[in-house]
Amino acid sequence: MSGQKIHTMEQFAAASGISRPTVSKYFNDPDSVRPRTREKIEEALGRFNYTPNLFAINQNRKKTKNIGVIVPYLADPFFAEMARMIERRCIDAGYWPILFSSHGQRQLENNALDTLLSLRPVGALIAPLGRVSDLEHLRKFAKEVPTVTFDSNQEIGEAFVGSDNYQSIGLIVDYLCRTGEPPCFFELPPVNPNARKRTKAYIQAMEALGHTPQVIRAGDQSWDFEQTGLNEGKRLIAERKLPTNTVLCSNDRIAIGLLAAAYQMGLRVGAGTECALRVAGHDDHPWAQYTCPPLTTVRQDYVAIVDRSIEKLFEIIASESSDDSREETLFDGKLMLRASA
Amino acid sequence: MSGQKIHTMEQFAAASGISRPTVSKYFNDPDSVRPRTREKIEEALGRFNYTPNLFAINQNRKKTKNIGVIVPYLADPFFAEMARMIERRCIDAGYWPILFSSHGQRQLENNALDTLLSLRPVGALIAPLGRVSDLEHLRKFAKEVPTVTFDSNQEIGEAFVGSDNYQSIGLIVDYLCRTGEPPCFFELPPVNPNARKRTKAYIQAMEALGHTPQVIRAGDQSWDFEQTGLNEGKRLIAERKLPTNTVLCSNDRIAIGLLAAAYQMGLRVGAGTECALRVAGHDDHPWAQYTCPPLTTVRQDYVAIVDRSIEKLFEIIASESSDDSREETLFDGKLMLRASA
DNA sequence: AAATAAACTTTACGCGCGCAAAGAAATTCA
DNA sequence: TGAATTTCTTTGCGCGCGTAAAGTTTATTT
Repeated sequence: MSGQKIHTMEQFAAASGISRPTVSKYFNDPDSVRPRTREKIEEALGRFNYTPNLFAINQNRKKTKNIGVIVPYLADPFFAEMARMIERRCIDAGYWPILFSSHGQRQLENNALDTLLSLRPVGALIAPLGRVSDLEHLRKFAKEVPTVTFDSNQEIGEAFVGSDNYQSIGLIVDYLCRTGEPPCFFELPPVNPNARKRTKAYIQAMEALGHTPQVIRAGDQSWDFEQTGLNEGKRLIAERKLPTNTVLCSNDRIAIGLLAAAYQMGLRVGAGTECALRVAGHDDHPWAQYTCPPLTTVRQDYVAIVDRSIEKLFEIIASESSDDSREETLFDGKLMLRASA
Repeated sequence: MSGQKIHTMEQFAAASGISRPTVSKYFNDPDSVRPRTREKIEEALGRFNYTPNLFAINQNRKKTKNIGVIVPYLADPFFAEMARMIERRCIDAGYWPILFSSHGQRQLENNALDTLLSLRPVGALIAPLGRVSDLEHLRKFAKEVPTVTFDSNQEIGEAFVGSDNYQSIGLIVDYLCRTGEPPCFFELPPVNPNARKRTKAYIQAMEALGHTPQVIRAGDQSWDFEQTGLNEGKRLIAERKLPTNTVLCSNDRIAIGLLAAAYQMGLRVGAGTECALRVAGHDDHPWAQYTCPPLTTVRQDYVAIVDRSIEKLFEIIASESSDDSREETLFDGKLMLRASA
């Protein structure tokens, strides 16, 4: 690398013997310049390590290449994994994903929206917090930038992509009823619409099969689901308040807590007759396969959800038309039979 | 909100009846303007929802407010949690954190570094991938922007903050030897320097106590540690190749896999005499408390690590002096006694 | 070989804001 | 009340790049 520092495209253009507009063209699409020109630029790129200033770029572009991504809770591997896939897709498509986590807090979700707004993104992919979301704030945001929501449907933005909770819950309720005692339902703290929908779906599925639904409510509103599952689970087991020997948990993280509770209380969990309890979850969390016993659950097709979300967002960005038709896409879940139920 | 759209500070200044430079001053520090002026601006802010263009801001500032944050693997709740704390601290200090995950891949780490560079950050907080890191690339980056590394020490940047593996491993080896059979060591795939250091620390600690160290090597180089723990664990148990009835795992995620393996193979894990195996981990992973049985481990003081990293970075940014003295800070681990050992 | 097309260079403007200087207005102090 | 101080306004430059227009060179076609 040569001595003097290259800081602007002007300097770099001079150093490479190419005019600035052409260099600019190169950075926007290396294939858009003649091979020999490209060579010369890339040769210079080897000598000096120059990177165009992203702020100057984005200030001048008609449209930025930014795509905002907001997830409710990044410490949840489920969202971390989705975020990873989204980032990949965006980068591959030439966009620049900017990731925010609301960390379960309304204030942080609002902050993320504001910061995002000041980055003038061409689009946004948002999994809203849900119940604690500031819907007014979200709506205001979605009015300014094309938005696709996923995971949690708040009727915001131009499209929603998620799972069909009625189908997936129906699937596992059906399985559990077929193979043993009908399940009670360990409800998620109602932090988002999915929680409510799953409860409803459970009740509906049970009634359709002629069973009496029994819902266990967890009091608090924390996103620390494992803790809820563990504490509540221990209490229920100790007080013998579990209404049935089969528990369907509103999501896997609660199930992870409940499995720990059962273990600590000496209750054997599994499908076999020698077991005292059956536990099932929902989502197929990355760690569902490492629980003891491995967790039977319904897999959310998050690959499809991510793909469809991105696809839809790109469509909207390309069309530029903000027709008011809101599209909702729901994907089916898939039974993941393991040892816990 | 009024009709016409406000897009520039000029327009907003006109609408609020204040001059643009003063409005600019307000946005940089609301307290720097007279109370009555502030009122007028905030009143206008209520009528129009104007946000200064972040790109224009950062292009013109002598120094941006950006702080780059790169973690090796965001889907690991350990790093997700640290990232969350770092973000918080940065925002509170008036900086704008930009988070990247290398997702375990050299290419992505390099991409993150390049993108970061083009954002002209005033500083960076980096947990390098480790073995697969492109050290040359990292060094180049650190030459241009003040960098503090954490978690994995690659002798890059102006400071490193991490855990004292010799102390922490010594602590748990000592505990395990005192309370039962001396442990063998389930080595992490050597993805980063911590992995190697911990192995060395284990050997050293065992020898100091007069025991023969026995290291189990896991073949692959994946970041999917639980899978490694599970697969390798099952194989070792099936082939009766576990050299001792006590296994110290290089980190908790491996231990989680090993616990699952033991469970699936019908091996009872715990400290009691009725148990066939003792398993201990390292890190105090957020989920270590939900394993079956709950995992005995050494807690990394990641609050201290984050605090010190941030503090150090702010110092460097403030001083602007790039004295070549590299500072390394190591924090002690703390024994977390649970049921698994 | 000439004619057409593609890629290039030169020139010039504008993006939205930070920032600096000089003077005017408002506030504080003696 | 006047002087000193603070805060404001006006004016104007510059950041680093995208982008457009017009003219020039190079590559491709017939």
